[in-house]
Amino acid sequence: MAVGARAGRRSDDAVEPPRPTATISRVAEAAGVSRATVSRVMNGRSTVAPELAARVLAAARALEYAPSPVARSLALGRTATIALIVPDLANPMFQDVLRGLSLAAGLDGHRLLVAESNEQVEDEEVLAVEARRRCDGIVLASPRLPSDDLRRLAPLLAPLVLVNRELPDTDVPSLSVDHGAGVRDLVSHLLSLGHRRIVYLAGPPASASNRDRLAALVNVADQGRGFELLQLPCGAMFEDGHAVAGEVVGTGATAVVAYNDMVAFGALSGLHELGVRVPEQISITGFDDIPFARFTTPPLTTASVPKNVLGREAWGRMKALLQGESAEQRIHFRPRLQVRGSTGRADA
Amino acid sequence: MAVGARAGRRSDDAVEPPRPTATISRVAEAAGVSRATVSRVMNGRSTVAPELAARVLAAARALEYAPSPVARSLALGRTATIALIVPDLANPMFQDVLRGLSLAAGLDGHRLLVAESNEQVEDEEVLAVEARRRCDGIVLASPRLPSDDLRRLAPLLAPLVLVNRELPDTDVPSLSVDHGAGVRDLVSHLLSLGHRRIVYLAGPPASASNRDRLAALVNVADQGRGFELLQLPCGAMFEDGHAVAGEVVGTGATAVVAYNDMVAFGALSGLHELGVRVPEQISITGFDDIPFARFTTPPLTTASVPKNVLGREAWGRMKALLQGESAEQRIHFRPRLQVRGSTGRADA
DNA sequence: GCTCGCTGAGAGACCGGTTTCTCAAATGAC
DNA sequence: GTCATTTGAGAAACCGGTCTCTCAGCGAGC
Repeated sequence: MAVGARAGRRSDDAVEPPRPTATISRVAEAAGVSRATVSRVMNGRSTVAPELAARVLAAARALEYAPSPVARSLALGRTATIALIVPDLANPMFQDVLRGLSLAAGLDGHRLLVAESNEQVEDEEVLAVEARRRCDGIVLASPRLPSDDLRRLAPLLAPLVLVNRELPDTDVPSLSVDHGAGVRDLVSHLLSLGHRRIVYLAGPPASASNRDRLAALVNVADQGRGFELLQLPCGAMFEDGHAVAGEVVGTGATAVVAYNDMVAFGALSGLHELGVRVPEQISITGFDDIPFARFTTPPLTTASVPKNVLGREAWGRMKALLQGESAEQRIHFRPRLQVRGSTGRADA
Repeated sequence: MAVGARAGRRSDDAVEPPRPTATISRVAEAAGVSRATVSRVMNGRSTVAPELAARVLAAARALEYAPSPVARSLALGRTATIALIVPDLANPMFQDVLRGLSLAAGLDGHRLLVAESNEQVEDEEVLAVEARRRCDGIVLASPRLPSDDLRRLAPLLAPLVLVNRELPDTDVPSLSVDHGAGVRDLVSHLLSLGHRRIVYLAGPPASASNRDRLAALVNVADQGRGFELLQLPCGAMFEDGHAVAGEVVGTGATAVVAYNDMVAFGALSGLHELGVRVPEQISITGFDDIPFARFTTPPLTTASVPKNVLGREAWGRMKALLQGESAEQRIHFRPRLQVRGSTGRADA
């Protein structure tokens, strides 16, 4: 009679032994050695007489023994797990970071715990602290927490790695994107196509990346490279870009630099509905290079942010920290200019 | 002088005590009670004299004590964590399942471990078994493992919940999509618009969902509802749909039922390049309703699969299993017909 | 006033590993 | 052949909790 919840086939010869998951004690007993010896054999620690080792391994195999990760975690003080906290799992940006991190950590035998803060600042802190206790380290992607809170939390969360956010005056490694360089590349591209009147569709005012991009734009414009920079308040979503299409036409600009790809998509769609042809009448650029940027009509010229590299490199830093090394701080990744069909000559 | 790796400000008054993370023993000592009592107070178990409880809580607060999740996991035999194994984190389908699951499990105080098998069948088994040992249960999304292997593994992985995959003759709960119903809705919609010549862009032959969709199509066609069903081998990616656009035009069909949204996007793009107008000349439908389906030009009519509901309900089943209850098996979710701009009257 | 029963809290076993400490046996040196 | 040194393996402490068992102390009942 099976003891477990689920009975197998109802035949008497197949009485599955309850098999209460093999423990190191059972293996030790079966092999006639001490638990310490089993542990040594399983971990290849110290030396064990070949004959004994063979007996232990045979017993382990027979009992289908595998050491309990939980017990090891407690004894060793490490879980071989790290946590990733993201504000919004639906954001393609974070999805790619998640992928890169998961892949890289997995190759080094580490598991990944994910938690979503749903853009709730207060949840972020609780989640991170809670997660840290069951993991060896924390990766915070675009944390919304104020810097002061983050600075206060940093020692508690260490080893800590930041993605898409910096924390000056600390030794917390951060991986972020050089928005300024990306914007400069986009503008240079547009200038080389002959555009002289460019409108920026601004992101959320509170967004640090929006400030970075705008500052870079203003900076380039001030360098006297002979073009006029306009600005329209917009947002971060498709709908924002869509809504502002009419105004874009009104500005008489020949090129649009959108805050991000989503806004660019919205603008593209809005302009299409207004009968404005892209790129013949107006050129459009995005930022991020989310997967779908390749698939719009026309495909989107954008600054390609190496998001999976961000995730991968975040693991690199984390790994260093876990090994007690210090990790380089403040790495910036320069986006790659990805020219596609949404930009063309100003005089086309 | 600070003992930890990172020294704080270099001032003598701020000698942070090493603070070796408070344990239950320290709290017990500080409060002058036994460890058992601290445990009772922290968990609200049994009754403790109010005066003692207050003393314990004060000591806990003073020491910033929080019980170690790892130690609790070992003692209690549960981790309050479940694992999600997906073949491909980049697939929007799995992203939404991840979100739904993460959110629902989080609300019940459970954490989520994610692992990606990268479509490698052999990795899938190893990952799942390994993950199961550090978690209380496993959710497998679209597992690629053959049913026999899955059946063999099921007792090992239990509690186990399947998403987008069924396992007949077992008591493993599964959440899946009623592809047939979705296809029937799409066809009914197209028929009501007057289409009488419909071409199906087939997915990968090995895909079970492709077989389901095709079978439903053939079934509807055989019911004599007065339309002609054509078929083109295609694939699952944007490029597949894009490549087949010319052939679509060649068939003379007035409507396209694509295997999924990605293929529909590809076809949309290909037809656009050929100067064929959608929906005026040809109507197109997708399947899945991935986030970007709303944002194409024109927006895509599709069968909206409630992917986050899949994730949410997967947690529902898992929760039941964790509580020792039995969970309903084989739940099917009927996609919702989402009519957008990519379909129109046949005679337009 | 004494016993019975209940309540509250401590002692200690346990979860399943790792690791230090200890000691017996084997090896090597002289 | 004897003693010092190395090697191999067991005993036991430990990681940080939970929980059963036990018992002291108290109020109720006769």
